[in-house]
Amino acid sequence: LTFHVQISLEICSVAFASQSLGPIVRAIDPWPPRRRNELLNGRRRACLAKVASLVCVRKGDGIFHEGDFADAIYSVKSGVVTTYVPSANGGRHIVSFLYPGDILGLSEAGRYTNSAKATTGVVAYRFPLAALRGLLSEDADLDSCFIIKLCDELRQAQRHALILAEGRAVSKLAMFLGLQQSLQATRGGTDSEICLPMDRTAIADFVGLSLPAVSRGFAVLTARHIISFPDRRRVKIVDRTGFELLTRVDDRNNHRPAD
Amino acid sequence: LTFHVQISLEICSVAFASQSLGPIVRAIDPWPPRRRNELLNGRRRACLAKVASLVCVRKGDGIFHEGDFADAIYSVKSGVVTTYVPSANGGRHIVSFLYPGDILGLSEAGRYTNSAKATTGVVAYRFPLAALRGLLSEDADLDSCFIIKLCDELRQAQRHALILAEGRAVSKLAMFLGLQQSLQATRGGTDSEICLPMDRTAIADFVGLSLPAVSRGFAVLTARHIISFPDRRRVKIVDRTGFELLTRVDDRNNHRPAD
DNA sequence: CGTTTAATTGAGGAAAGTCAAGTGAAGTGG
DNA sequence: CCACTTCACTTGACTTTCCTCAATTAAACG
Repeated sequence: LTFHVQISLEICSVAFASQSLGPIVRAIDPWPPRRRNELLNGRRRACLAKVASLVCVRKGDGIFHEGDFADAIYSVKSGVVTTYVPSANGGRHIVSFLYPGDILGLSEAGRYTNSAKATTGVVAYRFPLAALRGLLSEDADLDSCFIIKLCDELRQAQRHALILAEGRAVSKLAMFLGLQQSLQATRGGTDSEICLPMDRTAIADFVGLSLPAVSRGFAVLTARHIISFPDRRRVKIVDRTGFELLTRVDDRNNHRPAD
Repeated sequence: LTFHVQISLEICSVAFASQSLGPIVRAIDPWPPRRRNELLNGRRRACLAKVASLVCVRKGDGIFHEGDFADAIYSVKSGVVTTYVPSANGGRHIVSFLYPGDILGLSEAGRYTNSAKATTGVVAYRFPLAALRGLLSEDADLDSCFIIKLCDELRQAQRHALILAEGRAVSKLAMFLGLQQSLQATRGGTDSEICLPMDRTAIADFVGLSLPAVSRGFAVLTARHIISFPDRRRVKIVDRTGFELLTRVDDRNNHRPAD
C-alpha cells in the first residue's frame, strides 16, 4: 500500500469517528493542569457544528486566497492544509502546515492575510464569521477555547521563526522534523517515525532553503546515520542523541560530525 | 538632547496620560469595521487595573525567563520590551519587540516559552493568571479583546517569519524597517522617520543575520540613497519606491541597483 | 511501458559568516 | 570640564555555506 491510500483510510476513520460530534479543536494548554488535547466538550461541538458547513477539497486545490474577503474561518477535520504567501516570481513562503483540529483563516481588516490549499484531500468545517461571533459573544468558555488555540498557533509560529533563523541547513531540517514529530505526537502518532505529507519543495519553502539544499541536508543526515528513510515520505530517527544535538538552538558548530 | 533623554520624557508623559485609566490593549482588528486601535473601554480598563500590579524595570533588566513558572502575563505601559530565546553559546534569537499596548508572557504547560527583558526603561502591568482567568470567564467581550490581540500577535509572528525566510540581507533589513514603521504608525508615529530603540546586535538577532551583515546592509541601503541615518537610532526613508521594491517578498533579484 | 512529475546529484559562483582590527561615541572618574 | 575607559558599531580579509543552473536518476500515472 502506498502512503496515499493509508492517508485516505485515515480520513475515513477520523471522519467516521467525529461525524456526529462536530468539530475538534486541539491545542496544548498554556496553563497548568487542564485538558491537554481536545478542547471542546460534546455540547459545544454540536453547537459549533450547527453554524458550520462541511467543505471537501481535492488535493492541490485552493481553499481561499490572500486578499480575498474573509467571511469565514475553517477548522480542519481531516487531511493536511498548507497556508502560504505567494511571491512575485512564482515562489512562495509557507506559513504553516495544518492538521486535524487546527484552525485557519487569519485575516486583517476583513481580508485573508495568506492563501490556503489542500496538500492532501481535505475535509474542513467552515464557520461563517457572523455566526461564529454570535456564539463567541454568548459563551465565554468558547472564547477561552479560541484563546488557548491561538496561543498554541502563536507558539508554533515562534518555533517556525526559530527554524528559519537557524544558520545551518542540517539543523533547520532536524528542527523541522522535530516540529512535525511533536505535532504528530499530540495527535497520537508514534515517537520514532515521522510522516511527511508534503513534498520536498514544500519543506524547502517552509524552512527557508532551496530544494537542492533540502535534498542534500537529508542526504547528510542519512549518511551520518541520524535519520533513515524507509520511504520518501517517512522518516525514522535512528540516532536520537545526535538528532537532539542538532535541534538545539544555534551553536553554529553542530554541523560537524560529533566525535 | 540625546535620544535617551527623549525616551525618558516620553515614558513620563505616557505614564501620566494613562495612569488613572488602566491598561491599554492595542491591535488591528482582524474583522471589518470595528475599533481599530485601543480595544478596551474605560470601564474594562479600570476593571483590569484592579487585578493588576504595576512593575517598573530598569533598562537591560530581565522580566521573566524561559522555563520560569508562568504565573502572570504582562501588558506594556511604557518603554520597549524584548522577548528572546537564549541559545547555548551565548547567542540568542529575538522573538519580538513589544511596545506600549502589547502583551507578553506566552507559556506552555505552565512555563514561559521565552525570556523577556527591558530594552529601555519599562513600566508594565502585571496580571496574575488566576485573577485574569476569573475576569475572562465572566466577560465574553474581554475574551474577544484578547482574541483580537492574539490574532494581531500571530500576524506579526508570521510577518517576522517572512523576514527571516527572505534570502537577501538588504531585503531583510528593509522589511524589518517596514515592520517597525507600521508598528510605530499604529501608535501615532510619523510616516517617514523610524526610530530604533534597540541596538544593532538586537536587530541582527531579530532578522537572522550576523552583526557585520546588518552593518553592511544598512551601509548599502544608505549608499543607494534608499534610507539615511540622521542619527544611529533614527532612520529616514529617502527613496520610498526603491524601499518598497525591497520589501516585496522574495524576488531573489532585488539586490541589484534597479536601473 | 512510456510519459510526466518529483527528487537527487554535480559544478561554479555569490552572499553572508567568522575572526580580527579599527573607529566613534557614550559614560566615568579625576 | 576634560582625559580616559568602555562599549557599540563599522570596516576589512578570508572561509564557508548555500544558491543557481543544469543534468540525471527515481518514482508516479496513465
